[in-house]
Amino acid sequence: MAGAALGAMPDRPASPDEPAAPERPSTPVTPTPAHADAVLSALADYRSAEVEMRRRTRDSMRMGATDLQALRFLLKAQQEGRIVSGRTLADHLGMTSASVTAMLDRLTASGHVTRLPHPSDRRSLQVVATPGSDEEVRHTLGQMHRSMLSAAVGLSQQQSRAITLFLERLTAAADAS
Amino acid sequence: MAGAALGAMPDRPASPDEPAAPERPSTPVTPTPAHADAVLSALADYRSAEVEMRRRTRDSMRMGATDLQALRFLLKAQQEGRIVSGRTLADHLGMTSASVTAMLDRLTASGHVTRLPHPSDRRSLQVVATPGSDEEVRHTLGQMHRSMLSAAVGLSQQQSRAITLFLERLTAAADAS
DNA sequence: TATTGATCGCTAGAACATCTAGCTACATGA
DNA sequence: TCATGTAGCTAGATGTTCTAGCGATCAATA
Repeated sequence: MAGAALGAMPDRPASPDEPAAPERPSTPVTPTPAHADAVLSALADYRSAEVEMRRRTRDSMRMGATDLQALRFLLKAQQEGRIVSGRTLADHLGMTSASVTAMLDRLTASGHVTRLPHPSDRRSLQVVATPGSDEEVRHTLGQMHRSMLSAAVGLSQQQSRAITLFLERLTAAADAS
Repeated sequence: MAGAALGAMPDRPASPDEPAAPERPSTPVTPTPAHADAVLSALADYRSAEVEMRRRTRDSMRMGATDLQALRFLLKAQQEGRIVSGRTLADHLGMTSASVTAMLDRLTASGHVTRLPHPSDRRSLQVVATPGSDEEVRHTLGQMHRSMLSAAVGLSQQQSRAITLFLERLTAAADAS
């Protein structure tokens, strides 16, 4: 758990048998404070745990990453009383309408969603998740959500402020790239 | 800040795609403390920003998600003087050896990677990233890494302890699912 | 040493998800 | 009313991954 948590940090302990590769001058190696290293390591660990979890969920539900993402988006939208059309999904997932058509065919065949006529636009669909898929997602992900929530609830005001701020700075870093 | 970040997915601020359907409180929502909600929201925002960033990087480098992930893994391993074989990649990425072969074909064709004979096992390959790809990844991701690092360095001991602990609890939540 | 079983990367062929291009039906504003 | 734009569908192409099976090599053992 030591060392750069981020894959491409500006230091390089010259691999054993490398024939005089162009030396990397770049920045003089600033030693990363241990606490910063710990935080970034923990972040990397969390990310990979989450990726793994997602993979397990996909496997257990026998569906692809996009399909699951669509289903979760749909369920959340339904909870909030929003209507989701095919276009909404296409925009949210960054896919073309053709791909959404294919995806809805899959999800319909597997019994996770239903296509209804859109209440106000006859060109559109209203995509709804079946009760079964709601239950299925809730079952596979509910416990994790509760754990995450309880981790967050246990924080003091100060702590949550620090964490929120830190995450916002990370978000800004990602956005700026 | 809009309701629970419980979707736990990259999610968008809900385009007002529709003239809001009738209010329906569906589940009797246990009132989440505002500070917990803020933290989870910030986390969701960070995740979606990171996903977006990754997508942009893939687009700008004209490669798929897996290929980029492999390249990053490879560069990091090289920095640490580790030797990476095809099998290492297959295990790390959760792919079959056949897929790795295809991927290495792509990465070789695009000039990002070279296949060398493995120093100690003649069945194996030693996969090495070319200097050019090292430079390319460093260029596209370096600024973000520096920003993230500076955000982490700016934390107090107390803050980083709180954040690390929180992330570890999230990791445990994901692992337990 | 010779044998046996496991492991490595490769090929071939199929499955799958996504894309582009073009279509029809419908909506909207001049 | 009519022109233009939008939603979702189909058809065909592309790209990535998979399964199955192969030869070469390694490691352990009789």
